[in-house]
Amino acid sequence: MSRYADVIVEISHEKLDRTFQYRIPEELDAEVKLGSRVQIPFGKGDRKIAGYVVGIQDQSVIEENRIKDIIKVLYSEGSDRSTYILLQLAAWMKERYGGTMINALRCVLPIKASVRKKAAKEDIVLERTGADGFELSVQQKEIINAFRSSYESGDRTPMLIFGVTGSGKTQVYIDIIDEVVKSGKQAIMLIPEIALTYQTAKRFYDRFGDRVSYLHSRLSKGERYDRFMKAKNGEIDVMIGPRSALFTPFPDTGIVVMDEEHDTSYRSESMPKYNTREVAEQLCRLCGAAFVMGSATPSVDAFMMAQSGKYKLMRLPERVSGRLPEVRIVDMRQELASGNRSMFSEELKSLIDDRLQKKEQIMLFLNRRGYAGFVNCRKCGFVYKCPHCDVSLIHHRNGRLVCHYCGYSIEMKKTCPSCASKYIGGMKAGTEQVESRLSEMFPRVRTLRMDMDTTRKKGDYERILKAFSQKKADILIGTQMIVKGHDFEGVTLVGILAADLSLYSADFRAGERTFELLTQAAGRAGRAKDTGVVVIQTYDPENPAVRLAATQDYEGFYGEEASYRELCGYPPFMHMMTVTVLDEDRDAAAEFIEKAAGAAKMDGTFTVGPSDAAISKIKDVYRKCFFVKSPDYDKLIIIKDRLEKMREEDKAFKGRMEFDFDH
DNA sequence: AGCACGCCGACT
DNA sequence: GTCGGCGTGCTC
Repeated sequence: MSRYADVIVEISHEKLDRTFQYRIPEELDAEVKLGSRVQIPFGKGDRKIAGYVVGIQDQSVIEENRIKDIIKVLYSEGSDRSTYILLQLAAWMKERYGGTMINALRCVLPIKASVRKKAAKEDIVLERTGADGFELSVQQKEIINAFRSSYESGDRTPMLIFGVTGSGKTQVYIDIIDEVVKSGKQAIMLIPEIALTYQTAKRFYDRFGDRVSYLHSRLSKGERYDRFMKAKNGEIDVMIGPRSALFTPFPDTGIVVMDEEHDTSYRSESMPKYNTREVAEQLCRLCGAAFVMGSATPSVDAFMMAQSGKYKLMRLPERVSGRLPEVRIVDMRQELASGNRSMFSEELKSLIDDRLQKKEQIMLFLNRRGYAGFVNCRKCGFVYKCPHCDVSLIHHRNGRLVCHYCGYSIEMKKTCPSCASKYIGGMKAGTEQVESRLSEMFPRVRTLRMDMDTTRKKGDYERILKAFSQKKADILIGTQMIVKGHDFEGVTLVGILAADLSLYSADFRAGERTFELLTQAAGRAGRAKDTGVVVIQTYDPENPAVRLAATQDYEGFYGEEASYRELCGYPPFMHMMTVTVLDEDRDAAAEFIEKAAGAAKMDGTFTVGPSDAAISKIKDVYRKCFFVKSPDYDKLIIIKDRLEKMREEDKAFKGRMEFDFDH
């Protein structure tokens, strides 16, 4: 008597987002398991496609003669606890973030690469250094003890460690994980996407030796899969990596630690658009594992959980080195009024000069997202924009203006296309321009630049940081990627060139992002014994995100931000669904979004919009959106279903509709 | 998504 | 007469 498999087919479409039942041939019975990837005939032409087995039944639910046989097993890692938990996690993610089950499964289950290479050798050279023995602070010990006693008592309330930069969180993580590993379970250590895996991994290697493995974005699929299988086979105890490391198929995950909890790389940008903190919490619930987060600037969402008692808040208030940097705010409007038109304020210039003379190191930080390199006319305000995508064109070295979305490029003219004035030029605010201005001002300065352009190749990132820590340069110039948790003892000056750029994005988290960025950047100064100085250049010194970052007052900022979110009905006070309509025909998009927004109205929900999306056109496809907010998530789902039905029935509408959730 | 079935226009 | 348009409907 053969058995039947419930299969999710490898086609991402709402209409096919359910299980199909297939017969398991006798000869495959031992091989087909929960989570197995199988090949099946599908549709009229019996075309061969892949699918995942998400259930196994003894009886069929439809007539025998309609059921086809599984062709073969593509791969099967064995039905075990980890597969079972990951399948449940996928179902939960589909429910919470929308999208299809197959997308959730692809995200969660290990993907076997088609080409099998020889096992990758670990690229961290293991040196047992034995340099493990520095004394823990009283606060560090308190947290470790608090964790131990709650862990042993079975208390699984998530713990948020609120600790300033440099307060020794990594050491706490290592000791906490050690506790869990000693109890025979495994640990997942999450770190932000572009954080230096090397530094973290190195410290874990010192404690756990070859029982540690790690993931990063440059690993091939084969290498990634091999490391997951090592975890599954019990060859390692600790997996370190970015958000995808959360899906490590350990036999018995005992703890998930999430460093820099606030980091935006923990939000997935593609389907399913999940929030790693929430998924980690759910995974821990399913595994009975402990969940520990840490940040110097927790997300408003996480800190609110702590305030309401859903998370246990632990403070790590002291810097190991004991001192906080001195922060000075410079109003760039006044600089301009007094005749300084350069990107460096007089104060920053003289501090750079001073540090160069003292042979101390400097970090200059420029948040260039959506800003640097755009070209405008200082006379009429004309801005070069991409004719296909609604974004500014970016000025490149070769003199061309390039669209960073679609690659469209044109020659830059000497005069303004709109008013013919010659006052047209780049904003000179890219890292490259910072570098060239510095060498004009200080001809003998040695600089290093770190941004998307200089970190293209494997190892670039590590090489630049290593060179800087070996004092091969005086100044490190970089984008957001330099602010994330790198310790440079020689740095005594941090300059933030344009603090408020990130405030201008059309996103309710813009303030939170700016505060984080500024606080983290400021935290780079004075890690050594010397007192560091941080200069924040801004056009908006009164903005709470800027003002409170300068005094490193997280809780002050949290208070302001939380009341703003509550007042405006944003997450975490309400669930929010963003509905985006995409169409090549602008009028059709406008017409449909109006209709959709009208149909989305419901008691107990609020709609905002419709309006143009933050980027109103990409590759000639117009994007319009509106928001639906509600304290009741189920209502958003009802609206989503209603809108999907509406789109199906509207034969005139040829575009697409997308749904995003924020909780 | 993809593939087949199906019922109306201009072609060897 | 038939080749082919893409509307509609189904997939274990």
